[in-house]
Amino acid sequence: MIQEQIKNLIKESLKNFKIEAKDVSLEHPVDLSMGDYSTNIAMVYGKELKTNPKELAEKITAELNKNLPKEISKIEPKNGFINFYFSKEFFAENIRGILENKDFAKNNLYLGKKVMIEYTQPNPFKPFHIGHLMSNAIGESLSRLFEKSGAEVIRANYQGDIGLHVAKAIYGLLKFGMPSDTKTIEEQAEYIGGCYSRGSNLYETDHTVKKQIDEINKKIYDKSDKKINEVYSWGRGVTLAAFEVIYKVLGTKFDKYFFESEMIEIGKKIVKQNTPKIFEKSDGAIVFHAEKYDPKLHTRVFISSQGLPTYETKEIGLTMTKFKSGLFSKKLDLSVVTTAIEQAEYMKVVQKAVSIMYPKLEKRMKHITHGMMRFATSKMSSRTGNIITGESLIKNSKAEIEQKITERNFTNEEKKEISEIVGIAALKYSILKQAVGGDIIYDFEKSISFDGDSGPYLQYSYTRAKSVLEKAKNENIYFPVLDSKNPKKLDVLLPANWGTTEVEKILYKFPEVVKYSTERFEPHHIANYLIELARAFNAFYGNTKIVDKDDPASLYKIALTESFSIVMKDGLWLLGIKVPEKM
RNA sequence: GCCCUUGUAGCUUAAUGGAUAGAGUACUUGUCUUCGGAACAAGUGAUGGGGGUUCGAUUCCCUCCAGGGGCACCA
Repeated sequence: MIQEQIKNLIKESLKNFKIEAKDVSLEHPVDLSMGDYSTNIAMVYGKELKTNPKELAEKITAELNKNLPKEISKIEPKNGFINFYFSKEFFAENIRGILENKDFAKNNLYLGKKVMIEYTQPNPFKPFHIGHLMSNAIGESLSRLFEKSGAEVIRANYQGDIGLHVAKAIYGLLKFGMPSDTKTIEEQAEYIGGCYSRGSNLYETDHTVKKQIDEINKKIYDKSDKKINEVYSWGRGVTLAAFEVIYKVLGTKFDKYFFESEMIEIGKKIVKQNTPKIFEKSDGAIVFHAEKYDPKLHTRVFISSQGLPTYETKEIGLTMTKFKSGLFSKKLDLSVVTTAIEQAEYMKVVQKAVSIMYPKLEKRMKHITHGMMRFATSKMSSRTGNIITGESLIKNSKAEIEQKITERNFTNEEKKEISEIVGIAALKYSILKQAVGGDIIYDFEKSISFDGDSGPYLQYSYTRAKSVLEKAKNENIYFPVLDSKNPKKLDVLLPANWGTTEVEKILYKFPEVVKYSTERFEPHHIANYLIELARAFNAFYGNTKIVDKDDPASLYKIALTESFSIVMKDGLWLLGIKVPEKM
């Protein structure tokens, strides 16, 4: 890699000043005019050498200049920094690399590792809301980042098919009646969600109802009531089927589904085996005093005084199932779980318990929390029915796009496809462009954006590039590397007086950004990168004519355009966003 | 009360301890005989308050203020 090469150069030159640097910092200046890489080495060692950093920077630069590799055209000291400028040949070489190896962003960060990403996690009998959309967008993007880094990825989904929420929904169904079977799966699921929130309200306000629901809850666990069993399996089936419809639209396909109901026995077994060594009896319940191991944690109940396992116990069951059950031929190297922020503290306690029982697993569990979707004025809660369902948001987003392309000359089939691809892009991008963890304020008007910093903007840039390439092909000046029969070396084509564009300066960074994003579990760096890239391309597009038979530089510009389209498509893929060929 | 977490332009937000804090939106003003205006170019505007560490702090530490989450049988 070129970074290592530059770092070594710097280390070598430092030896002239009797400095043995273990590691030197090398970063991209924010402003492209300050070079492609810069180092702060003069400021770091200025004090040690009792020299003014600016003077030292000049001296080091003089040393470096004695032996300049061909990739670097210029080295310049400025404000104590030393800036490195790549030569246009370096960029041309990079463009060729992209065209020849379309998967040039892949890395081997997790080569040969087995990684499970658990995400989305909606609960049967409850609506699929925007929070699940968030989790899905983040989890899918992480899955793809890990795939890009050589991991074998297992997409998993843990769904709560048992517990009080189910009892509330079933109470509602029994009380208010079953939906007509002439309705679609989605409509039936929506109805069930409504029953849940009505049942939930009554649970809070009506003592008699509360008793009835608690009774139903017990019967769900012990499967003693035939009618309830029927409603249960029907409702579970309907809501799960409705979720599948959404997953398909979102472009997610899970490899493994886990259900809470399956985690009860194994969880209980493990908790009991470790009582009283780790878990302790207290007021009839079995609890874990996490604060004994870490003062920042707190006590949580794992098995209630009624003998019922809580969510904590089921989570232990799930973790053990993942790591120890022999479910997979190769053991899991890493388990990533995404949930909303509310689960952060409780998950720390569960992971602490697991780490004590199985110390080796401690570093193999990673919990990522996303913020909550909230309204500007109040909290979103499926308990009160105060939510936006994922489905309605998708529908609205698609409808907006359809409106927008209504005058275009597309067939109905094309319109449908484009509005889906672009609508989903708008949603996913608005989630993924910001750092994972923060809340998202839901504003109906602004939640989906089509211009500026948006998914459709990226897609639009891509289709523009494709359209240019189409034209180049029609005019028979298509870039020869793409005709595999006659691959010419690109540096031959580099125009004599070529002024390097921003597009080139951004393109070569893509693999670094992908790696960085993966290391930190943060897809938003990809989103930011793509916006920067698209902006540079659109500016380039705006002030130069790319396809021009009379311009000797045209071939190189076309190559540049093709590279852009490859990287944009690949980057959007990492975000879980498809590209339309036209829009 | 204790623990965790977050405060950046009017709004939504970015910034591996680095250079003039970067975008979008909104507002103001420009660009089209060129390959697709969901575009391009320019302008106005921000680090909650106060200390500290550092050559250098949005970033690390302390404190205050303001949100959010969690703290025993919900998930």
